[in-house]
Amino acid sequence: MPRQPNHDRDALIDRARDLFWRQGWAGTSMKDLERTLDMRPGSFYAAFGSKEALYALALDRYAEDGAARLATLAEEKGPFAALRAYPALVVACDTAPASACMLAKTVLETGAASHALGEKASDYLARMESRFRDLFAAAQDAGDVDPTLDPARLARRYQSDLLGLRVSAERRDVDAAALAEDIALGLDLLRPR
Amino acid sequence: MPRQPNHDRDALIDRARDLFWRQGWAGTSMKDLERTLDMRPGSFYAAFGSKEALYALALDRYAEDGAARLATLAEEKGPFAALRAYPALVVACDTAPASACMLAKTVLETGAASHALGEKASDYLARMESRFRDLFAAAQDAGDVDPTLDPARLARRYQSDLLGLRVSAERRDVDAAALAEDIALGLDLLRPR
DNA sequence: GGTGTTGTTGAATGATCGTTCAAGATTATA
DNA sequence: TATAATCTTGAACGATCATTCAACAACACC
Repeated sequence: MPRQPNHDRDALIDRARDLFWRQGWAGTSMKDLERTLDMRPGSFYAAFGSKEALYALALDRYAEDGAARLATLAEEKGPFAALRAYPALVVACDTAPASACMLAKTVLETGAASHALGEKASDYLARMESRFRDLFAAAQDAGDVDPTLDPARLARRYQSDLLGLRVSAERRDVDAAALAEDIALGLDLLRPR
Repeated sequence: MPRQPNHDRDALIDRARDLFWRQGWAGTSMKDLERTLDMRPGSFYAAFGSKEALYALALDRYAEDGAARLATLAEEKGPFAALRAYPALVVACDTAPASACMLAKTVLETGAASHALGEKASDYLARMESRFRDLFAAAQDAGDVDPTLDPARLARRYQSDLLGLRVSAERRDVDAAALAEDIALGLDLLRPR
């Protein structure tokens, strides 16, 4: 008997993710959200509960998409080639709201320990790192990476390199594509001898 | 004939830098500043003009200190050893307001192109990178780094690695010291063969 | 000790913050 | 077509935002 919502919840979360990704947590006001989502306060709070709850949904969406993109890449090219291609892929997309990782931006802005959103983002970063670890282990099994190296350690370094790349890409006067290539070239040094 | 201020301007800027560094631009309110600096609005605006002007001063202070620390390290240990020691040094200081670089946090929060503070921070990052380039060049002259490599390219990668390290250090469950060591070990691969 | 200059105070400004809620609009079922 | 359930609207809330300013306090010089 009810009236049905005249908006697509999935599309709204996508748009909110892009807005939060670009402007950050404190930098995004309810006015901004109302304009971007074309929603009035009442509908917004009925649909999402609060600004923070929607940010949490946006983080979920962001992390899901990132994990899916990595998984697809690994399926298409195999573990080592995926790790090698991922940095360039992440930086190449110029339609993205920002070059920097939304998880990293969230951790930096809210703090990984003090704020619930920061904790969530930090957890997602850890989850991504363990995906990288799995890929490095698989690359070792495939004979593409020196089997004496520690996959967890490689993943930690790789994750850090990616975060640095994506911060650098936000700067002016930095050739992010060249930097991504340098990171990929660094991976070749891990090949068994 | 005038009355003299009852505060130490240098100390105030230091405290403001620490507060902004920890809480960011939008995350720091005038109430926060009044409490931390023990100043009432009138004194604050007479002394600094605006919140943004003080943030700019804090950025200057932060960049000066960073450059001075690097210069001291280079003087004490020589260029290559300084580059090798710097990552661990940056992460080791647990009295700092945050592990992440204040310049990077500013760029991520305000945008390197859209906001005056972001532009300033981006410029300071570029200036640090050119210091790194000079150190790599000096390390080549000293025979510590393969002379066929491009110092600017090495500096770009090194700067990115540092930014990644310092973002990672903000996360929970990341051994920043071990990561810093891995970065230092990576520099050894640049030695001439 | 008065005078002039500057620093400090704290209330007040208008704007914007995130959020609430009563009233009206819409639609599937009875 | 009446009813019930849900969604949407938009005004209003108290809190906080960065900033201003008139009144007061303090100190160097005549």
